[in-house]
Amino acid sequence: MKQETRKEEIISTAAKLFKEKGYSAVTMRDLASAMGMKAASLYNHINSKQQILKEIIISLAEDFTDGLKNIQKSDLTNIQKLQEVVKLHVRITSQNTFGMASLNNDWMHLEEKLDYYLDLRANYEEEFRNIIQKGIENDEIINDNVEVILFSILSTLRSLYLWIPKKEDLNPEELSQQLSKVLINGINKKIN
Amino acid sequence: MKQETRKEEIISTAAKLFKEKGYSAVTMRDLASAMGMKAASLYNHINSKQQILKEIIISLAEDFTDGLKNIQKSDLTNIQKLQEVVKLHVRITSQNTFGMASLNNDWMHLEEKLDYYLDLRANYEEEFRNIIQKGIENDEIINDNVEVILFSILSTLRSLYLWIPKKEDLNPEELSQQLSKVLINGINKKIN
DNA sequence: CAAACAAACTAACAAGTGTTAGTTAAATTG
DNA sequence: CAATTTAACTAACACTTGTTAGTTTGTTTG
Repeated sequence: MKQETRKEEIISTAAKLFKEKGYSAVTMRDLASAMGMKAASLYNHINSKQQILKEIIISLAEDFTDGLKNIQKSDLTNIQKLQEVVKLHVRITSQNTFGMASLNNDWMHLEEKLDYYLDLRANYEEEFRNIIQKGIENDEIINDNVEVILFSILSTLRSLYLWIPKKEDLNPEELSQQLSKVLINGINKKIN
Repeated sequence: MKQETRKEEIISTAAKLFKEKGYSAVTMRDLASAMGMKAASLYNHINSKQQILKEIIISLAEDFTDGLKNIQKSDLTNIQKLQEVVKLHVRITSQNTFGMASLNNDWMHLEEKLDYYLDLRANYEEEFRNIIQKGIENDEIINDNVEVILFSILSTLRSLYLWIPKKEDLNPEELSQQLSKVLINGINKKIN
């Protein structure tokens, strides 16, 4: 019953094009052509090119914020929280790999919503850092450099949009589990 | 004695702008303005906007290819080779974080050199995969999914350009070591 | 010093940009 | 069925784009 409106079609088509060439390199005529219409007709459904980008990015950013907030509310161990964060990224990214490309690469073109986005992002990183920090204090996580840990996990999760489309044989569940294993336990066979 | 030519100045200024806004969003007038000259004057030193991008990306891509080839020639263990790859990324990225942004985000605008770049890239990933594969066969690396291991390490290394500029207190040596530790040994305190 | 060069400039172009106005035709609704 | 709405269209706009041509000026070189 849930049917994509014309506006939603335009936005998801735009996301696909934005992933291929980046926001700035995609013209309204490119987008119209991909939709099988003329550029001017797009404006029956959307207000501006800018707005399309905003709708793609902000809703995704809020999904992450909400997801992490829920994980924080739980009483899982910090390692378990990290596993849930991995699942969160895999789930959101699997559902919208195109949009995630814009989130990662085109956020700087958000203009009016830029500050809001940057707030969400800074907040997300802070919450993430907090899980790691608590994990160290609680003797669950090795006392390595927190920033290095944060960076390496987050970089991997943020790159999922590039990789998930190429490995569709792995379902989200399986992928989350294997990713968690590699990220948390490492790959070294020797026990030092 | 080694002095930047005007052309090199233009290219490194361009790289800086490309990192901030992406290749497509940077105009020749933006670049000229950042150089303190008029757009037309740029053409006394460079042939086209395209060529600037090409020079930024291709030389970096070749640095990686050469670096990995040298590591492969050595008779290190596979874990040690991975550590050397980490060093390679940290070194090249530290020297040119701006250029690395273009390499990661603007390669699709390479046009004539696109195929060459994609070859280098595919080759690099294949060599990288090979180290992991051999490491597993040789009982140095846990027999997890090779693709998951490859992806998580490479994602982290490819994102270094975003992170190194923000943490200039860590010198390259130290950073490489800590990164290797986290990527290879994981972060889990419990020995399962 | 004359000649050559390097590196800036102004002016201009053809093509492409996002967007608006006004129109038309088909589908939906009272 | 008349009235409204939806969703496409053509034409055009003001502006920006990368780039070229031709010129000027200061510096280097034979």
